Amino acid sequence: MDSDVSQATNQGETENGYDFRSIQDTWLPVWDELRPFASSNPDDTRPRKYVLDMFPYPSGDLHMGHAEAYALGDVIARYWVQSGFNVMHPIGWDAFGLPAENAAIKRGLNPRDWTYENIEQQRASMRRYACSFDWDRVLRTCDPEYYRWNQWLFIELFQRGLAYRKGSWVNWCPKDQTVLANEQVVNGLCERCDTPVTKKKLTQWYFGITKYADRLLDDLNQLEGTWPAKVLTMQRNWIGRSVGADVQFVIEGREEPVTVYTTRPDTLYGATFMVVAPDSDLAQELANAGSAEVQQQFSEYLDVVKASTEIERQSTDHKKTGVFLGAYAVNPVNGERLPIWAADYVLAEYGHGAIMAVPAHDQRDLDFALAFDLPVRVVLETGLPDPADSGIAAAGDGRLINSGALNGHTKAEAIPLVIAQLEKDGLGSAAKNFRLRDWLVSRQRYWGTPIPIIHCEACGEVPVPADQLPVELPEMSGAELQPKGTSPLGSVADWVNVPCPRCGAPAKRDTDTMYTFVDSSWYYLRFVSPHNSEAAFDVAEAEKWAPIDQYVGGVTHAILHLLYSRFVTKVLFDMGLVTFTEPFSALLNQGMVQMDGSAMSKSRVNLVRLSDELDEFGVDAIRLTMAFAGPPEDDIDWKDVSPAGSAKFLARAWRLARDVSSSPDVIWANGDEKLRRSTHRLLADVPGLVESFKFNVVIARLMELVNQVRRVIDQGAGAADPAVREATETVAIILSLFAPYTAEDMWSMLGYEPSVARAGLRKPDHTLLVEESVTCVVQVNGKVRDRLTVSPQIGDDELTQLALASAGAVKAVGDAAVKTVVVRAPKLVNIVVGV
RNA sequence: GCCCCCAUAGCCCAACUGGCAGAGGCGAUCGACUUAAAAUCGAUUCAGUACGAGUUCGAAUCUCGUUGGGGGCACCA
Repeated sequence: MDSDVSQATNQGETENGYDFRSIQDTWLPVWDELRPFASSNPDDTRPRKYVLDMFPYPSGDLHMGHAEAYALGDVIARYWVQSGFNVMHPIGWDAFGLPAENAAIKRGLNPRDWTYENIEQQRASMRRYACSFDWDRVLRTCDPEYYRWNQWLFIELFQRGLAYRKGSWVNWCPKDQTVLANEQVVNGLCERCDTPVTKKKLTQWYFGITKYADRLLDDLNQLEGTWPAKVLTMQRNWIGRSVGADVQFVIEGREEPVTVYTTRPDTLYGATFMVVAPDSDLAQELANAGSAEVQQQFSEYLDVVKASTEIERQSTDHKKTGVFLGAYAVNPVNGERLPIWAADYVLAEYGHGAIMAVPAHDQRDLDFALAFDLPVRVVLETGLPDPADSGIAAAGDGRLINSGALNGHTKAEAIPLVIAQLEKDGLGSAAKNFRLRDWLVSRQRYWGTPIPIIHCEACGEVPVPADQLPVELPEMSGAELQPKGTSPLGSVADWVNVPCPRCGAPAKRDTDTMYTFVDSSWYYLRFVSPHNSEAAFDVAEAEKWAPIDQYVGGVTHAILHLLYSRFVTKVLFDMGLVTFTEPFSALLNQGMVQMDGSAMSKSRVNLVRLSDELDEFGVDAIRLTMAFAGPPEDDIDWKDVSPAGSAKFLARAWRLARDVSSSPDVIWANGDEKLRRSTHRLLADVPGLVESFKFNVVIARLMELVNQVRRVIDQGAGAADPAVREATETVAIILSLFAPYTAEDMWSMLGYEPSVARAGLRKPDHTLLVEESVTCVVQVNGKVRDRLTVSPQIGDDELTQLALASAGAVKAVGDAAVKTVVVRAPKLVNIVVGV
């Protein structure tokens, strides 16, 4: 026997037996033929699952980050297929956007050429990477068949008052020559190119996402437990709801009172001045009404404010600046005159762009008051030192003083009392505010969805009629696309000039294009009926598939994309087109792939090239490495993992199938009981492990089983043992989640038809899971002193007797008195003795 | 400044949510096979869970504090 085994082993040694290249070449065309992941068969009776990976931007070939994301998403999709579901796992391309346009300018091309070339390359790479995508459902957002429905969505929002134009100060990237959404400004820098962002007053299109702020916040509770807690927190922070009161202040010499928002109406008696945002209309108006000197000072100040960058403005140690506007407000509760200042620490876009300043109890107001020598009045006895002396605002709680009828109340008591009084007097009301701003969706660039609005002098903003959609992009390329601050589309006269759809008079198309996050805000719905030419999506198909059972993607989109999709979904719900209010029932964030601690993202230099790794180790080894590296949400440092080790394991697993297939198919043994037990224990554990995303543990367990099978083949029953075959088949099926090529080849060697992807996870035999004996730990005062082998059904009393009599326990207890015995049958007994 | 998460062997990571700290991998060392090397196979090595208290019969796990690392928000009234 020895000689036989070693000979067989020797044979495999020559070329290691396992050749990933030939395995890949064998099975890829077979799968292309077989289409094991097609999901559109109307006769399919399997229950449905919708698994979606965030679609890629086609910037060149796939990189390590894609490889990780798609390997992990694939584990989930393949798992549900193996569990008997009809899984929709589609893929598409987020194909509009600036990189294509910049590349086109450089090379004198139309962005389309660059984009479709990259898509083709990525598509080929994904196929080779064995992603279990349904290739019948592919979409590209730059196809007119897709963006037509972007335009439809825009018009629907427009007609509901949720898409509107307004002029305001917007973030502007001087390098990209386009506006930026609030969300695209990171620490005062353009998220894309790190250029300091400036402000510009422009008329732009917005989506009214703030109208949905409450629902966007409250519905996050539905996602508790199925979304990463981190993402929920980020969304909540971003929406930033605060509650307080609106209070009306009469302005001397002005008809209309000014409303301010405060979270601390209890400190109303402590207001000693008022501040308005310098870039607000109110500030301008009050300054204009002032003396020539006031006007002069204000105008100079406004220039300084406008010139400052977001970084300067946002920095924490930014010194308080401002000018007195020469005007006074009247405190509604005590009639005091409050001087009105303009200062840039008050934001025009938040609340009402004006505040009541309570320097004693608000640090920002205190800093300002001390800088400009304004009075500080304490109205809450907090026991803290006088803010005017200490320079630290008294933030704590206490009893109100200097506050008329409110004296003696605590902060919590006073707030509702003040609000009630204000409401009674018609001077204010309870109010809430959000950090979230409306979503700026227009961009002054070419490669995006044209905004389907025609501007007519007589009729105003007129939506393009449905039968004229899509409004297609005109042909433009190279230098024509050079950013110049206004949309390149404006220079195409015969595209811009059209008759007004309503009155027929000469009119002009809107020349801006939509921000690409509009495209991705609803793409998940397009997948349910990607070829539908009648509607954005088929409502019945959406009902069947959506919402998404499992969404997989990077935490980089934790705010933007997810918030926008959630918003659009709620709008579609209100329109009656979908029956759910949250698009992504569960979310998995995979980490990033790094090299020596530095990120390998799209914009950075790729320190490790995916194609090199695939050539060296094969698709399966790379996929396995990604899944085995650790919990999916952790970052992977490529220097810490071993694709060579993965390849070694795959070869080991593969050789099991080879050994089994080359053994005479004679049943001469009853099967190794221990091996069967291990096999079925794994089968029992896999669903729980996969569903809690412990892919690394599944792989560790597979390795364990493979090692055990190897031992049984070499040292025990041999390769013909039915338990060995059973274990090897189980390995092939579970391995197919991670290493589809190797698994398919094993499956074939074991005598089955492809595809192993549809073989189905086997049900564990529960009779094999019952242990005939277990080890019971005997502790004395919490320290392990002995071990007993007992029946799992053993009773407490019997176990206690056995434990007390065990040699280790007797020795440890000595002649001390036993106080109590804690029994957790059948695993543990703890004997507590007196000291 | 405020809020959240994390810390287990030389390294990456497990530990049935309070019950024997080790499943798996990498690395290292030794051995088998080989003329030799690679590959393969086998074996061995290694921490008492960042630190300090507390709760408990019992703590990696729960509580509090400290240190270190990561993340979010940040002049949002």
